[in-house]
Amino acid sequence: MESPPRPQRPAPPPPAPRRPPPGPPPGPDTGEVLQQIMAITDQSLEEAQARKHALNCHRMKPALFSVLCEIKEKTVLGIHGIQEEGPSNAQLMRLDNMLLAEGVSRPERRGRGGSAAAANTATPGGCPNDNSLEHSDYRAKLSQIRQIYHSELEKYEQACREFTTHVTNLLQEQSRMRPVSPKEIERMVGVIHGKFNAIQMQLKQSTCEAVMTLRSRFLDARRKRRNFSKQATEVLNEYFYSHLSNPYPSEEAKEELARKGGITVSQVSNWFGNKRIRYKKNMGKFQEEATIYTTKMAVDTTKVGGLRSQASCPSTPSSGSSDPFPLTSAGDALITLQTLASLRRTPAGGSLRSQVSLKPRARSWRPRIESHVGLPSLSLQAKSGWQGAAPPASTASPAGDPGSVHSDASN
DNA sequence: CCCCATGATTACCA
DNA sequence: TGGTAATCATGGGG
Repeated sequence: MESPPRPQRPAPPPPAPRRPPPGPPPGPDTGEVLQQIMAITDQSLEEAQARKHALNCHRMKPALFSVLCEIKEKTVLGIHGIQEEGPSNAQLMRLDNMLLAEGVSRPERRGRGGSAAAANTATPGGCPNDNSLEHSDYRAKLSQIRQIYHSELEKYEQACREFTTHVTNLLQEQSRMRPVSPKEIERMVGVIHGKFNAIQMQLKQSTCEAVMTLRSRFLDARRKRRNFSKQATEVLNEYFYSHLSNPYPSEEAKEELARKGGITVSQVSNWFGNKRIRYKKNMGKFQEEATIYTTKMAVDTTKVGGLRSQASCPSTPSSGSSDPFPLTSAGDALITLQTLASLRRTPAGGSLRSQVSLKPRARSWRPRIESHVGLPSLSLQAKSGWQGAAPPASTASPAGDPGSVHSDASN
């Protein structure tokens, strides 16, 4: 808008170089002024600039200007107080906080903290690949959102800057013709920023919504139950049945199980929680499984020659605090098998009960037999101690020859 | 499509 | 805080 300085007085001076004669009514003829105004549009840029300059140099200008200033002083009092941006501040803060929390506000951090990601997100299924796939998908989408957000934000900021500069220049230019206080410019800039902030807020809001949608979709996906991998189930079951007397893995043991199974510690905890309760509720159902695993453990241990197995049984530290009476896997397997066998011989299992009850437990791990199993004697026994955990004898023999199993174990 | 197995969640407890 | 018990909700086999 600003054109280069013009040569002095190229155009005729403005009207009213002379004081109007006292005769005519005060003030110039309105029609004439209007016509002049209308004529402005017909003027070339040079003419307009020249006129402006002429006005600026007019001898009455300072006086007029001061009058305008005076009027402005009075009127401006009524204007200020128009302050925007009241309740939206809290909302803006909320949005900012959320964007920060979601990592959208941050520039872009490559290389996630693997440990944190693994520990905090209870991952679905036993397949780690699955997990990382979903995770990377999520991160990719989040990154996309972040990019869009930042580019839009940058655009808005750029536009805001340009517009502010433009308006400031305009006002400064105008300040030569009419009183424009710096405060007023400041206020105008504030208004502009306010408007752009409103736009930014919308951007933030929609970004938040996008993140929330993505997040919920991702979480929903995580909520979907996936069966653990065979490996995971194997590892967990091996531990469970080899520690039947006290199936409460220590924190360390849980970690190791989680590592071996490719699942998280919380999943291990969930699994043991479910397993204990379900085993306790309906041992008959798990009889076969128990036999399989105990046999496996017994055989494994026999092969290793009584040493604590390395791979098949996560090393429950003997010094572990939450497992004060750790048994070797052989021990537990043996007990389970003996229990199985003796229960077949003597359903009351009195001697065994006393034997096993010597082992204190953190909690009363007393599996009971559901009524539908239909073995009153056993359920009575189950109430008194852990021996009841042995599968009911009447539920037919498990796969394989029980006798050989027993002999295997007892050897 | 039904049903069962199973991982996850929740409320409650000691 | 970790465990139990109940429950939800999905996966997957028939």
